[in-house]
Formats: sequence, C-alpha cells, structure tokens
Amino acid sequence: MDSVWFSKPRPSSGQPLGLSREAIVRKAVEMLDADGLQKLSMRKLAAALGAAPMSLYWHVPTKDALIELCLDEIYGEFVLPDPGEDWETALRGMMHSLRHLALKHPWWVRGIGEFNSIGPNAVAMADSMFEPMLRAGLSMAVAAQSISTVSSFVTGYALAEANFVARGGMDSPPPDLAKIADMYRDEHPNYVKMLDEQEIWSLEGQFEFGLDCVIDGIKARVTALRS
Amino acid sequence: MDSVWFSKPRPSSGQPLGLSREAIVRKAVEMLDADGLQKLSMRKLAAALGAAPMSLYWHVPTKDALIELCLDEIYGEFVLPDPGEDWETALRGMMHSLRHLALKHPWWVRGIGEFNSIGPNAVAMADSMFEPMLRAGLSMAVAAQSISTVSSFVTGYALAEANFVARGGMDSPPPDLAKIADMYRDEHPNYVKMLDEQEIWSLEGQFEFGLDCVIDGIKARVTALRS
DNA sequence: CTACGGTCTCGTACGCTGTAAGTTGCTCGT
DNA sequence: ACGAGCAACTTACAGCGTACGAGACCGTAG
Repeated sequence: MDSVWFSKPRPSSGQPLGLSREAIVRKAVEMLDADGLQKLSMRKLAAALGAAPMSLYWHVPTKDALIELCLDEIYGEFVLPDPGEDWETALRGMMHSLRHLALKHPWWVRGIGEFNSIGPNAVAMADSMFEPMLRAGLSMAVAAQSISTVSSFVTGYALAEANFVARGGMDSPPPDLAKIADMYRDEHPNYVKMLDEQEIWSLEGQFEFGLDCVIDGIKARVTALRS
Repeated sequence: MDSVWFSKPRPSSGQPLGLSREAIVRKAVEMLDADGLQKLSMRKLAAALGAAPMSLYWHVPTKDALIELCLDEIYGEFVLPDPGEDWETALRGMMHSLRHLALKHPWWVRGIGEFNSIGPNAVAMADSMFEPMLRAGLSMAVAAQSISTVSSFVTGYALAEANFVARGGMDSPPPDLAKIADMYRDEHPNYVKMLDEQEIWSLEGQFEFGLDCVIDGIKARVTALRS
C-alpha cells in the first residue's frame, strides 16, 4: 500500500500529453457506470481512449490503483452539509447524498468492498460527517459509532439494492421470480408471500423507513449520552 | 439465470465418483475462507482436489454458479431462532448469527454483492426471519421493511469491517495509518483524530451499539403501527 | 549543432484466467 | 458382446493484468 495517494506523478513539463491521469480516471468512471466493475479492462479502457494498453501504466501504477482513484473521483460528488445545520438534518442529508452516489454509480458499493478509501475526497467526506456531530457536543467515540451505524445501513442497503435494480455489468438475466416462488411455495410460504408482494413497495420508501429507524435510534442514545 | 438451483445433476448410478458437487463446494468454501474470493481459481481448486481443471465442470456449470453454491452452503450455518421467541430477541439473535457468518467467511459479503442468493438455505434463512415478525402481528410490508433495515445494517457493517480486519485474499499490506494521518492533519483534523483514537474502540462494541440503535428504531415504529 | 537526460507512448511477451469442444475409459442394461 | 450414458481428462482459445525494453519527443547543457 505505498499507494497512489503518496506519490502523484510529477507535474509534466512540455510533452504532447494526449493522456493524463485525470482523463483516464474520467473515462474509467464513465465505463464503470455503463458496464460495471467486472467488465472494465485496461485494454478496453485504453481502446476507448485511443491509446495502447500499456500507455495507461505511465499515469496509473496498476488497475487496482485506478479503481481507487475512480472511487475517490466519485466521492467528489458527495455534497457537504450546510455549516449551520443541526446534526440530525446534516446526517440525513449526507446519507441521502451517499445514496444518490450509490444509485448513480452502482459499482461503488462493490468497489468499497475491495479497496480502502483513503483518497482526498473520501477523507473530506468522512471528515465532514464528524463535524456536525462534534459541534453538537458529542464525544469522538459516540460520533464515530453513530456515523459508522448509519453509513453501514446505507452501504448495506445499496448492496442489496444493486442486486435487484440496475444490474449493471451483470450478464445473467434477472431471476425468474415466478419459478422461484413455485419452487419454495410449500416449504417457505413467508418468503413466497414476500416475493408476491414486493413489487408494490417503493424502494425509496423502504430506504426512508430504514433511515428513519436508524437515526431515531441514534437520537435516543445521543440525547441520553449528552445529558 | 437458468440457475444451478433449477437443474441439479441427476443422481449418479454406479460410477467411481471421486468427485462430487458436495466435495467441490466444501473444498471451495475452505479455500475461500483461507484466501478470499479473488484468489480462487478453478485450476487451483481442481489441483487441491487432485483432479484436472475441466473435471469440475461436470458437476458445476460455471465458476459463478459454484460461488452461488458456496454462498448457499454457508447460509446453512445460519442458526434459526427458537420457535417461541418474541420478535425482538429472535431478530437480534439472527443478526448475531449473520455477523458470526460474516466473520467466519469474510468473502461472504463480497459474494452477495455479485450474486443473488436464491438457494434453499438462503431462502430458508430469509423465510425464518419473517416468521417471528408475522407471528407478532405485523403486516408483511412492515416485517419486510424491518428485516431489510437490520440486515442492511449488518451487511454494511460486515463490508466495512472486512476492510479493516481479516484482510483475507488481499495482497496489499494494511495502510500506514501514521502516514495517512500526517497527510491530512491540517485539512481534516476530525478524521485524523478519529484515526488516532480508533484503536481503542471494540469492533464488537460498535456492532452492538449500531444493532441496538436499529432495533430500537424499528421497535418504536412497530409498536406504533400495531396499535 | 550535437548530445543527453527526462517524459511519454507503444509493441512484444509471459503467465494466468474461465471454459468450449472433443476424447477416452468405465460400468451398466440388454 | 455391445451400445448408452456417466465421469474424467486433454487440448486449445480468447481474454486478462502487466513486466520489460525500445523508441519518440522534448528542453536544456556543452
């Protein structure tokens, strides 16, 4: 992990420069959004940029590093909370922003499963989450636990959601719900009943329900611990 | 998705049978636990079983299908709640069981990110989650939302945790926290403060904190909706 | 003007992957 | 004895990440 973040490429001095780390990352994010994590290859990325495969390796040390860069790139879309907001609305807003990110870039949640995020934008996001909590007088530990709790929920929800909608980068067709239902109707009626009804729930509504639950639970603890 | 679950291999009749779907899945789970998802290859698995690579394909249609089978295999370790328990303790117990699974098989959370889980054990687990909630008189929709909320938290937490402890299958050394801290000390002091303190928190404690939050939030809504 | 060192791009090649296709031998029912 | 079907193997192919080294271009020093 002498990672990308420690040694940026020295500022260039003169050359034609048809390629650049920024351009590569931008195109990579675009292709990731379109086709998902599995389908991205250095060769295809290079082709999309009109370059030879190995040319990318001057600007980016490795494919994994490139994906870390892409992750940090999209963390740049995270909208920071307004400075004056109370911790609850700030937290709620940030979680909505995170979910927006997850929906726009379905590969995000799979990426964070495989790489640590310690790029500047990721760190700025993390830092900004602490600010409203600490300003409200919480201890570092309680703030961290609260943040860990809500963002765990959001990422977990994004992970589940990515398997039902927006199957980007997956080549298999969606599972045949009717067939599954028939298969398990006798043994697991609850599950089948859920399959039959699930189409009517709004995923948006489910997310709000969960987020409300989590934030309420945190609020109760937070007010108890502060008094 | 004419998936593995729809067409099992016909029961064999006679032959030597040094290989079998069960043996392959068992060994695959073992290797996944040891080395993680990325490091598993059909060739290495076959070698570990003393067979030729292509021999596996008689018992398993594809590598993705094999991983689905492995996922379902470990769902078999999920311990179902006692039939008489109230929904809250049942739910809490199941989430602990799920977390136990996540810690024992770090590749699990990455696997569910890429494959739907509709095998018999996965479905049995899902079904068993509904039972205590419905028995408590909740509507299907509320039960489903509640379950979705807690398990999102648990999987999200497992995803985050997998990046800090148990870096199975990752070849990069853990990031140098001191270096990162130095890098961001001026710009993001909250983040750095968190890095400095985080070693003293128990991950177990963080999980309990979050789980309590989520379940409390659900409890409030559930009792309100039932009255 | 030449020579050089740094910056960038590219061509070739290696070892790895999943798996399609075809071959072989085994055991069985007839 | 013989075909059928099951199970394992061999070969081969297309694609992957990327190590290595050869060039192309540049600003500058001699």
